[in-house]
Amino acid sequence: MRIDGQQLAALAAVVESGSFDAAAARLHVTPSAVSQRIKALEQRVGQVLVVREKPCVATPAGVPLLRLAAQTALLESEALAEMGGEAAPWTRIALAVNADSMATWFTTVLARLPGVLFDIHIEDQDHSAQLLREGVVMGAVTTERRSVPGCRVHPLGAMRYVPVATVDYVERYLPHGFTAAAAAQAPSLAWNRADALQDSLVRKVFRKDVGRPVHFIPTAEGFGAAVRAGLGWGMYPEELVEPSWVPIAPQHLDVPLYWQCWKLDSEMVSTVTDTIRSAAAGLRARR
DNA sequence: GGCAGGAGTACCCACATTAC
DNA sequence: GTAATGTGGGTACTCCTGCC
Repeated sequence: MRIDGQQLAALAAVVESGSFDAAAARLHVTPSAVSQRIKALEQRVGQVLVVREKPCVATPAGVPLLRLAAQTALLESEALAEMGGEAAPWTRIALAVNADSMATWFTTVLARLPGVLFDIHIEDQDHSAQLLREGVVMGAVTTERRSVPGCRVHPLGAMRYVPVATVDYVERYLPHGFTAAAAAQAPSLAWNRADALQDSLVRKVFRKDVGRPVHFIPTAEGFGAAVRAGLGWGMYPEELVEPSWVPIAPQHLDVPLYWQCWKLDSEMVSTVTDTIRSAAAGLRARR
């Protein structure tokens, strides 16, 4: 079965822009033409590919075609560049990165890829996998080692997290040390309800779960500000710990990171992969 | 064959009207 | 005063027809 490139582009435009009208404007055709391309593609594959709602979203059958559309667009631009044809002076690449990597080692990646316009998505691992499946991003720095279909996985090393708080916080809540009784009363921080780093540290220290009050702070800046304000203790990337903070326990956690990217014979994918692996060389070796 | 343009249809939303 | 219902306008998509 052959898939028409223009029909693929129409599918991608509809899902990315959220409506047939916006997709038509983007592709410089009428909404009627977009509707006909989508319908023809759906008839060709025998499945509904777009849920007609606000905004339009891809059906599960449409997801692999979206990824194919993104990969086709990348290969097309590389081929044009190789021919010395109408290649754009800038190449836009979309990546998903977890927030702590973005705040630390990943910044060097941005400086090592000239001629690239970045579209960075700060996402948790679940959403990163979804963006990869849909072809929204060409690669993701994630804590998930299981590969997304159609993607390769490269281990990058591990980020070390340490449990920290301010001196005032420790004097107020942990004057006799980080005991189980004190931990049950001392407020801690977490990004959100899925953030298990603090729970993991507690289990590592006490060999059991300890219920405790938790503040949910869902941004990197807010999390740091909350530690700084003495709101609670939290697991923080070792290299971002401020001099005035103190560890509340000697234990730490090493979180392995992985680079997942399209399994594609593309110079851009290879270049980005090499750059990211090089930038991640400073991470701790996985044990 | 593919596209544009017009007509038809469905849906949503805001507002007005009516009943209780 | 409040809830239910009706109405009109706007938006979005599909289908049909004619043109290139």
